[in-house]
Amino acid sequence: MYPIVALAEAAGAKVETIRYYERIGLLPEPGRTRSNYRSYSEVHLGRLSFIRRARDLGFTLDQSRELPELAESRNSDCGTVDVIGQDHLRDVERKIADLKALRRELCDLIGQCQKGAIAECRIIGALSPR
Amino acid sequence: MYPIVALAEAAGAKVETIRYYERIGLLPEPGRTRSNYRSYSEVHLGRLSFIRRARDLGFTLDQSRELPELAESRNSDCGTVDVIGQDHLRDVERKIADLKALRRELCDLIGQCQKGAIAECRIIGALSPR
DNA sequence: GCTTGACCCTGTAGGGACTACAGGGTCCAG
DNA sequence: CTGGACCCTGTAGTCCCTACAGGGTCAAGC
Repeated sequence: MYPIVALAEAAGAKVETIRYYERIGLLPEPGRTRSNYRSYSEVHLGRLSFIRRARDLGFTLDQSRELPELAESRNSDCGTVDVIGQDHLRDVERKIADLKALRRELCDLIGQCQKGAIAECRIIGALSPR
Repeated sequence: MYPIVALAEAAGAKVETIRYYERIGLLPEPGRTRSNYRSYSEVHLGRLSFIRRARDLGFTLDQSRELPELAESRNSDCGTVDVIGQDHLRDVERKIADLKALRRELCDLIGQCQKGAIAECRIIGALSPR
């Protein structure tokens, strides 16, 4: 049972963000103590961490909501889950490829810097039009 | 020389976003035709594509501005470039790791789905607190 | 038992990054 | 020479937080 600050720290979010997510129905309402303080469980921690990291990876809140629901939706038919899953998978693959290109340029830059010369800018090239 | 719609298509951005970036000084002002229409070069395309993709990867506009400047800044000393670069590198590594975990869960989900059974939800676990 | 400081609450307003009009000029194919 | 596709400059709205203001709760120490 986490109080709100503990949850915030554990999930890497701000207290205000947690309350905001609750307001828009993204996080289930937590239990309350006698004095009306929010009290969170491991389930809340898992969900909040997921959302924060998905957001950090450039997914929208709607996508962050959709991703876990995708696996939870035993009722929806497999074909739908499959199609949406493939979609997200392509998205993820693209992001990984872009990040790897960026990582390569950053490594080069740092490497050349340590040898005393500043690299010419090829960072823009790393994320160029497909 | 691209008109604004062509640039938007090539870079995967909306026309309004391009004008917004110009307004806040993120994109250099393009040339104009006699009739006052914006006219863009390859340089604009490179820069805009970079920003759009960096944004899609969860970087802020400030970071998207900083990344290329990092490599361009021959005047700033190597130590600074090195430190900032290492910082961004760690950030990028973390994102790659998170995305790989997410990819793994999506693959499993799709795989199990194709075998006819919906997987239990481990997607949230993929981006759990560190 | 009372204060003080860290924590919590519910608002509401502000900021970053777009996005969507409204109201109007340009340009060219038919 | 007109209809439709394109462009312009605003300004207002949306999404996703973030930062107060104004006030209650609680445990530790005097």
